Amino acid sequence: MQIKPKLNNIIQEAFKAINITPKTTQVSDATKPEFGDYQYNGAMALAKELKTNPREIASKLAEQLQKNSIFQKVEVAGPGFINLTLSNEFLAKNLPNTLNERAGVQEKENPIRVVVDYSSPNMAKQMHVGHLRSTIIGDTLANLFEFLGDEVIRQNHIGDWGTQFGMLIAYFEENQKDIDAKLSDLEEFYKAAKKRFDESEEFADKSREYVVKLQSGDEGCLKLWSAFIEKSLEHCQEVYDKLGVKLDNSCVKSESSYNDDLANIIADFEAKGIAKESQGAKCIFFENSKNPLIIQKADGGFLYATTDLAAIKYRVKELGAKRVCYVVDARQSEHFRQVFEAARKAGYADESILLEHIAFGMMLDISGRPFKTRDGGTVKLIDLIDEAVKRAKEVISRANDYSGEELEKIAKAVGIGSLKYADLSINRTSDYIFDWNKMLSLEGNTALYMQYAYARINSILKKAGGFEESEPILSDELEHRLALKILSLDDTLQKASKEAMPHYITSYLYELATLFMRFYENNPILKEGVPKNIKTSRLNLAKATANAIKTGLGILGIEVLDRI
RNA sequence: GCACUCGUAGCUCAGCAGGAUAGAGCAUCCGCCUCCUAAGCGGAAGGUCUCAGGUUCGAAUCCUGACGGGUGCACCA
Repeated sequence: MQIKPKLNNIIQEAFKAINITPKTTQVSDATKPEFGDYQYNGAMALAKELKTNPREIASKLAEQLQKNSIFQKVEVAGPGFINLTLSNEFLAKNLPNTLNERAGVQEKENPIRVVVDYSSPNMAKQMHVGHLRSTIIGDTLANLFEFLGDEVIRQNHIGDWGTQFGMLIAYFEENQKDIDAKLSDLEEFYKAAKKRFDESEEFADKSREYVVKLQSGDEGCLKLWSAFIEKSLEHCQEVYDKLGVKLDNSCVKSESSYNDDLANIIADFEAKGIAKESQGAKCIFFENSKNPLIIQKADGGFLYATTDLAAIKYRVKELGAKRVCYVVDARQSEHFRQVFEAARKAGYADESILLEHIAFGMMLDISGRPFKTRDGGTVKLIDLIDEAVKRAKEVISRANDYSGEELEKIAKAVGIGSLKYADLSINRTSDYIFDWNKMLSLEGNTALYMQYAYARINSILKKAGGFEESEPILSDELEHRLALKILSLDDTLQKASKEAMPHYITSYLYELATLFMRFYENNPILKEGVPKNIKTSRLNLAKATANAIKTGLGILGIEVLDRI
């Protein structure tokens, strides 16, 4: 359930009762536990506007709020803060609702269609660390939107139409062999082709010729090209499967698929008077930026921007998307600002359509430089994933003895989970420093902490052997706070969805798990001497916590384990 | 040069539609397993929120400027 909107309504009603119409009635989380659960700070600003005493307004408002049984305590503090504490009855009454598959999270009444564009690998090369953030953040957002009820279309905008394909075809022609053998290591093949391209002018010319041939539909070229793509997609799929990312061939919507519409786009922009010719190229100029967006080169070739415009048109008009999220690194901010503005000008997306660049920072090594291999090359994503699992295996076997099969399973969940969590727990807009030790440390705010909390709860529930689902008895502050936290999952997910910020979810989960651990230390569940009703109550709290953790981690694409 | 973005504890990061004594984790120090998983819990210490102005009853948060880092800047994607 969503608590904050409910509180906002209650405050609005209370204002009505005292004949004041405030601009906003947003409650916020209490800054400290002593202040209660939530606080409303609007009285100060309001007093200024109405030229009265803030404490007076706050007192009057508090008086009204007190009448509502949702609150255990309403307190006016300092210059006019209103501190709100929810009643245990309210929390207890709602807690059983979280014992279902959705952990008590409401499904949207008015779902919209959302396109999430993420991962977007280049088909000529293997995926590298640069693709990690887009893939993970995008998948999480898609999961999140979907969970909240939106109709999500995951799109993998693969780069399959660039000039690099001419190079690959040319190189293949030179070294004609069995295509499978040649492409078994695509990276090597690409490097070899690139080397030839840089060394030989003749080869470079030939490559360019092949691009033209390819793009004009030469059958032989197309056949080779699709073989490259197919092979390349197999590599990508291997990565997605290992990561547990929900992308597959049905999500692929390639650059080349927009090819037939590109000429129309140019014509349309020209007809609408939005595009102008400048130095031979077709450009769109903007008032607040000196750089134009080039949509057609002087030689007639189309560009990235052209494809992006066609993609917007397709996503809005054909797919009916109301929100389109581009999970692409922050360096392309200006590009997307321009593309979005151009799309608006052309009427491809009206103001009601949300076009969002979900920008993220770079992945850096411990010394703050771009993440590279020891010899300075790019780190292949598949290697990074395997390394994470390998290291997780070492770390967990140090702490415990596992059978071979169990070790594999746990290492995979912990390794992949940690890799994802390390990324998702940081505000996506900033660059982040990737540190193996920090990521796989067994302490603190890591995936393992949540997985551990979940496994512990699971162990208790298993030992208890079943219990009656009922309203818990919230007997102390810890239980009160735990119950409140469990019930705030919905508010957290709403906020994370609205702002497309996965790290709100990780913060929530960490707070939840921490509260549980404290509860667990202080409030015995199965130990001797615990009265039956208390035991049942605590089992309910434990189960609800496990549910919230599982749901939250599920959205992040992180597996839970029954036992660690 | 222009634009965007960032600067918070020794390190890595939260907090930023203004609100009370600025929060975590790691690292450091001190405690807690005859007791539901110690991969845990409790505690200590650690900050003039880069600097200087401004707006405000109130600024880490908003505005201006400086300094410092990163990124992007016409026919790559």
